[in-house]
Amino acid sequence: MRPAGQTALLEAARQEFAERGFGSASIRNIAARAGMSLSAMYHYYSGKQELLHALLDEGMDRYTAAVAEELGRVGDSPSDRLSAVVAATTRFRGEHAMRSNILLLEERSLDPDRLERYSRRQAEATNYFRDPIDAGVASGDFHTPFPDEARRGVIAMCNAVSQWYRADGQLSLDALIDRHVELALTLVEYRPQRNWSARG
Amino acid sequence: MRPAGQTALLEAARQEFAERGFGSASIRNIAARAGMSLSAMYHYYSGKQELLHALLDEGMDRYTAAVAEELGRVGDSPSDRLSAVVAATTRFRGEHAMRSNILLLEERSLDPDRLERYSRRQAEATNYFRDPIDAGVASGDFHTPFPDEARRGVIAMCNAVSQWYRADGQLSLDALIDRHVELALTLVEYRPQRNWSARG
Amino acid sequence: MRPAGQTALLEAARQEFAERGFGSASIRNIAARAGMSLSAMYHYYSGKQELLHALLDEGMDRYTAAVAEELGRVGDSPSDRLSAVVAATTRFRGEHAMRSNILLLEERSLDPDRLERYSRRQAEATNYFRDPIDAGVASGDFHTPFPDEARRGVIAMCNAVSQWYRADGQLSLDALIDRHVELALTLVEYRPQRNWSARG
Amino acid sequence: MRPAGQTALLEAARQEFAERGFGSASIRNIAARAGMSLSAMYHYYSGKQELLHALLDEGMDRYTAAVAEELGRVGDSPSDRLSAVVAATTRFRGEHAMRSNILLLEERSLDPDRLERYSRRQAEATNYFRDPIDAGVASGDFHTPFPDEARRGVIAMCNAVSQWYRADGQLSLDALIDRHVELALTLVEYRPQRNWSARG
DNA sequence: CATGAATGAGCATTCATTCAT
DNA sequence: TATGAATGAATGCTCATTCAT
Repeated sequence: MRPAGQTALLEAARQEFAERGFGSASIRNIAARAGMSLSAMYHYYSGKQELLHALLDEGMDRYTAAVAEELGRVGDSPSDRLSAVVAATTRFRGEHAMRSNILLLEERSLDPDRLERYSRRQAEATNYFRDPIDAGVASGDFHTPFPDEARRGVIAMCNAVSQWYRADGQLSLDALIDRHVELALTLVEYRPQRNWSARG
Repeated sequence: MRPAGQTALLEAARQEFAERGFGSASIRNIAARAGMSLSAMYHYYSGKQELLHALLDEGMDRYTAAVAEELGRVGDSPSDRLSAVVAATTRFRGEHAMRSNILLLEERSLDPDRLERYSRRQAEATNYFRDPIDAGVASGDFHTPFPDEARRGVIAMCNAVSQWYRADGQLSLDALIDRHVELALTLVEYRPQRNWSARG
Repeated sequence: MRPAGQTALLEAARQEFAERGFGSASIRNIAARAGMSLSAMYHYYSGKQELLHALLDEGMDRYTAAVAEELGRVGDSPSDRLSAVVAATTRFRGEHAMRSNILLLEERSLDPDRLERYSRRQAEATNYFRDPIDAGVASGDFHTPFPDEARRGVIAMCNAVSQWYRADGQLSLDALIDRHVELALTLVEYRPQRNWSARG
Repeated sequence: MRPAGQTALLEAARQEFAERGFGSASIRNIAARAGMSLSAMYHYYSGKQELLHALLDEGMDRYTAAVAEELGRVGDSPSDRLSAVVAATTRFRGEHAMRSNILLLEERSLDPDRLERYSRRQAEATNYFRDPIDAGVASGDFHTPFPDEARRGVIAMCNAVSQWYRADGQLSLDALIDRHVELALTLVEYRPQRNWSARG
């Protein structure tokens, strides 16, 4: 378990970074929001950069956990796996908009060392999409002639959610997820192979 | 024609904002990059915000001009128009990555007044995509059941280009544009209607 | 005649100095208020200090003229002359509050050279009060044992008008003048000498 | 007790404001005079305005304390009370010329919020003069037909001390105080009532 | 663990003024 | 006369960070 102070600090930093961007954020405000002294903050994190890095790490932890959980629920078919990843990503972007925006926008504010560490994790996350798409193309389930660009397109579509989706709008998140799954499958040109055995 | 000083200033600000983000950018650096004194900068622009606003405006000017030009080259059919918009947008994001990143990422750094002015322009730009897609759905050329989400998906795919595309990579921008056009048409489920009469 | 530009400039400077004080006043605002360019302003006055000095001089011109005029209307008796000076000063402070406040408060903002020139004029103005009071004491009309302090008291009473008097208040300026004259005569302990000849 | 840093800061600010006026004063100079860094200054006071406000408050504290003490020494009669207030005020203006000048001249430099708070205190201070004068008029001890203007005159006379009095001049402060008391009583036309019964 | 004091560099901005035209 | 461009210093203030306690 993380100490309560740390949690409050991360939440405060998340808000501050999300609202103003890393560069304009002030660690004084963050400490104040978290209800602690500036020095107390330095006790937990060694500086602004460390705070950002912790935030990105924590966000990435949660995201990968969410995707892994969803993947655990479905079978091995490329379409199922792609659907699960799209669903999990869309849901995460919608439910954790602040977290997601920081993940997506503030990466560039990391100093070189931390950026390197973080970029590796991010590259791995890309594989959540790459693996099923490449597998689907290989298996003949997906007929897109441009798997790389399709992958980027699907990812971009999902990621954008955290910038425009509002929970109080007309479209429920569940409905949006369904549509994103369908659109993703459309984009990769999923056409299930007809055969005698199983699954239609 | 804009005075030379202003142009240099905008270019310098573009670099600085793109590299560090608005919040972390220093107007001292900007002035230095533009080869002028801090006070000279204030002679042209009334402050950091004004510089950002000018940059966003100028970027939007160029983008809309690029789209308009491309649209001028094609016919009225929804598929042609959507293709033109996708092509123009993809090209712009690829050729003007810095400009685009600022347009896409730094909007939030505008103060409320300037944001309002700018948001109106941005909303209009969305119509470049909305109009042909809605028209295509109405005419029966596009069969997507989710035109709104498809539109967001296409836009996101195009916009993402400025974040990942490198001119020195393996894929030429022209090739990418072709693929994006195909992917966009796939996403909206474009299926040309067959009929006896000629189609323009 | 002063050129129109100069007049507008002085009026603008008067407002600016009166509202914010010399130190906080900005010559940019002054030029803007006067509807002229910064450079045009420098054409008339060589700087902020010069502007202040011109303002003090102009104010002093008007004040001495007002006192002289009032003195011209009355006889030679100390009480008449003191009354005239008190009346003229009170009126001037009430009618030209901005002018007066600058005269009274911004003297210290003058640089040493200009201060010396101005202080001489101010010392002379003090004599408007000193002369009749000393004369009245000498003649036996005024019985105050403390002519110097009484003089300072009368001057302070008159000067204060520009800080508290509001034309739209309950007391008319004419009424206030009458009262100030009476109070001044009370303070110097004016008791007209009874004698066989003339004036009661 | 105030920390030593704060005291030094107030003293430095007092000098700087008194010499140059609030607008021309530089917080850098103030910090330097107080022998501390600019940031240390901000640790104690949140800005230039706060410094001014603290100064005005502190000055007002001391003034009211001085008047209260003097009032505690005398009886209830209007003449005694007015004399005490005049004496205390004259002494304060003479002994604390810098403090007084700031109190009297820099009020206008306060921002609206702080001005409101301060103005309330200042209005109360006026009552030190108003109360005995009105009481004296009511009781028949003072015969002035213009108690309001007389009050303003007395206050102005006392306040002016901080602008002209020099401790190294010919007149001792104690002598000046005696004269001011006499002049004030003269101005309100104090004539003690003769009666058979004793008066407390 | 936690704090308040302190630092020095840096921030965006405004200043009064000068100068070439 | 009159102007817009340009300057360099100074403004009030905030920054992330350190340190003694």
